[in-house]
Amino acid sequence: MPQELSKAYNPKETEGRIYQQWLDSGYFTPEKLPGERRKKFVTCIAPPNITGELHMGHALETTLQDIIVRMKRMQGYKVLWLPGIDHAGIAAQNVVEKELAKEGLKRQDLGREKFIERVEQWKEKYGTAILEQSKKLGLSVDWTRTKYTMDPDYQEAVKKVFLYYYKEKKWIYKGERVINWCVRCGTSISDLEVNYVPEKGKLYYIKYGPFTLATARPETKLGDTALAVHPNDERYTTYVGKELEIESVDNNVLPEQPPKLKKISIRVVADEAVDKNFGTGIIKVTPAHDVTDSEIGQRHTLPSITIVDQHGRMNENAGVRYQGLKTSEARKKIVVDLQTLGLIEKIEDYEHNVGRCDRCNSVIEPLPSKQWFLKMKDLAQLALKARRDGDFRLIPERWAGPYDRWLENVRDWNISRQLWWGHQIPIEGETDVLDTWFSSALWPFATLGWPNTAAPDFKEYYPTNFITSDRNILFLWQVRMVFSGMEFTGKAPFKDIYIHATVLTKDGKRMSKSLGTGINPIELINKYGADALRFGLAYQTTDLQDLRFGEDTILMGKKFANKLWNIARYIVTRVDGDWDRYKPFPIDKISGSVSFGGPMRTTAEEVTKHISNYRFGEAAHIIYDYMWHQIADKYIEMSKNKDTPDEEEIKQNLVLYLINLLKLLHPFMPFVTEEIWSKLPLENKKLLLVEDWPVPERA
RNA sequence: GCGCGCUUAGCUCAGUGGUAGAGCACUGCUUUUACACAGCAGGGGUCGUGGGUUCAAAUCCUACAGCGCGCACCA
Repeated sequence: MPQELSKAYNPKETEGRIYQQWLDSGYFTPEKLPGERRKKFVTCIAPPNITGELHMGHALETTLQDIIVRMKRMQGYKVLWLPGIDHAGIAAQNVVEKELAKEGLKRQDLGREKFIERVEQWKEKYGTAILEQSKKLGLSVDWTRTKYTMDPDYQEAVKKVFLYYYKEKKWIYKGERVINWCVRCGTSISDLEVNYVPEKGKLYYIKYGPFTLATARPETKLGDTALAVHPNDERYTTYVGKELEIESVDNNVLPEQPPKLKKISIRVVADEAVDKNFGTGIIKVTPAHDVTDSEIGQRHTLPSITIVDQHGRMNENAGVRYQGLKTSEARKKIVVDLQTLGLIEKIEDYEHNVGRCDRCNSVIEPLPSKQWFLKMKDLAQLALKARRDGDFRLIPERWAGPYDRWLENVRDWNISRQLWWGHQIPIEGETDVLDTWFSSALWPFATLGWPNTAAPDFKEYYPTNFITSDRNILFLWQVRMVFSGMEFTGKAPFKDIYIHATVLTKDGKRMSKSLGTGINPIELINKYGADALRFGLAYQTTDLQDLRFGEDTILMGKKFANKLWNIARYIVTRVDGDWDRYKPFPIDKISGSVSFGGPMRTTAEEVTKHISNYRFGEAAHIIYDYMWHQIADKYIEMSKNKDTPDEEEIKQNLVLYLINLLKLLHPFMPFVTEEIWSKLPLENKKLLLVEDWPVPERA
């Protein structure tokens, strides 16, 4: 006799208990799966940063991943889904610094060792919270293999990779370059970590001898070492190559004195980088404080004069008049001086983009700094070739264009950071750490035991089948995993990269905790249940780039779970025991379904196909419509008819409908399906988690 | 400047050549022992705009507009 089922499905009462059953079964660990499993299916979680709690993007991403993983497990694959967390270098350091600031402390007050202890405490707290939240979502990851990018063996892998690039390939070098410097974080950051945001400023037209030229940063005038024009600009051909003697401001006059003129001499060079049509078609070249100018400087062997230091203040090269001022203060001062001296022709309002730090939003100062770089030329070619050869697929395909373009234009990667939190650069006497993405790039193989290529996991589970993430880290992460995998293992680390939609608010805004526009997935689980959240997210998933999140759809998911629950209640009562004689029947034995359109088998095949092709929304729509409008509204209603022709056939169909529905829905709604399954009057049943999928992989 | 995505019911969105769909919201009826987290019935859209292809276009082509995103520039 079946146990009594309550009238409404109660996720709160069910979910924790069911998850514990799965854990107890050990089936999240591939070696413990029942039966013989020849085919393997492997994927890694995109390790969340230890900086905070899970957000809707994670919920979507991991739900979709779990849908695939659960289907593959039921299809008889030996499935490994490897979980973990990322130490998140600069991001983690910044959140801990913010915590310290509340106590009125800076990291320097603690010293390096104590500070790192604080970060580790933070990691314990939030790392654990993230893993607990993953359980609430129902993720079927192998907890026995949880990895952390700061695990000792992972650190070894990072070290090995660095030294290989450095010593064997000679692709890592230390050099002085103009890099993006964050004054607040006190570190260099990569091009990908700079956000350019439009800001209202001024454009200053300054007289340089016979010319007038426009600049938004007049204070950098003190570091000018040339003027540049376009080679084809006929207005200036006579000047090219000449050394001009012009009047400028005397920076050695004390600040409190009135400004004075002085003569300086400056070269005019011709360079393609100059736009003839902007301003007066002539630019000042400040090789030390602008990346483009630095490149012009190299092409024409111009001297480079650093005038801004790492604190964002003018240094001694700026002269006594300006030394010690912040760049913004120096700008005001020099503008007044130039105006007094009659060297400013006009000032216009001007909106331009200002680079800001991705992590702390401070203005970025481009300045020359000694940093470690990884040569990208050969690695970029490897990553390009891997994609073009079809070693892996990008889904949706439209990301192939941006992927290629980025690699074709990529500059050498600045991999050193002047932070305390991260992987130490493994060179004697170096105090810098590595860019956090340097270690993330190794994730698919370093988690499996590499560099020990004899490690059982590496041999058994590499390369993986797929990886999924948001579009925002395609270049930061996926691209770098591809070239790392190609270089160190000779294989693409995964067969598919699935780029899922970015979760936005209903108004199309970014979900952000600080803007107050974030939605906490755990709150939604408490309100509607994990199955409802999962089904609702899957239902809204298309291959579009954005997903405007609507809570209505989660409500729909809740109702859908409840509907399934009640379908089960009806069928259990209607058939009234003795199910085992129906269970051996295959899906095709559902005869009555034909007359109601959309037979069970076709539906199952379509759902299978769509999940396999990452068409989650499509799969969810099909199963929803079929269950609700065919099985419930039509077949079940018909089965209530007193003079039904063949009672035995009705019962058989109802049982088979339910069994197959539960299986098909399990990847989407694992808790409610497992709970119903556990209450069915069937003998010798396994957990639904490892039951057989209703139809073959390929119809 | 280059590229990508989107523009369908009040809201969020499915739908890629053949008489407009879902969820939520709304209206009316039904508490009939699976479910009121339900059932039945219903209202609501000239599918962004112009042009083209076709017997036939929301669906293909083209131009334009608006919104969003990425890359480059940002002197």
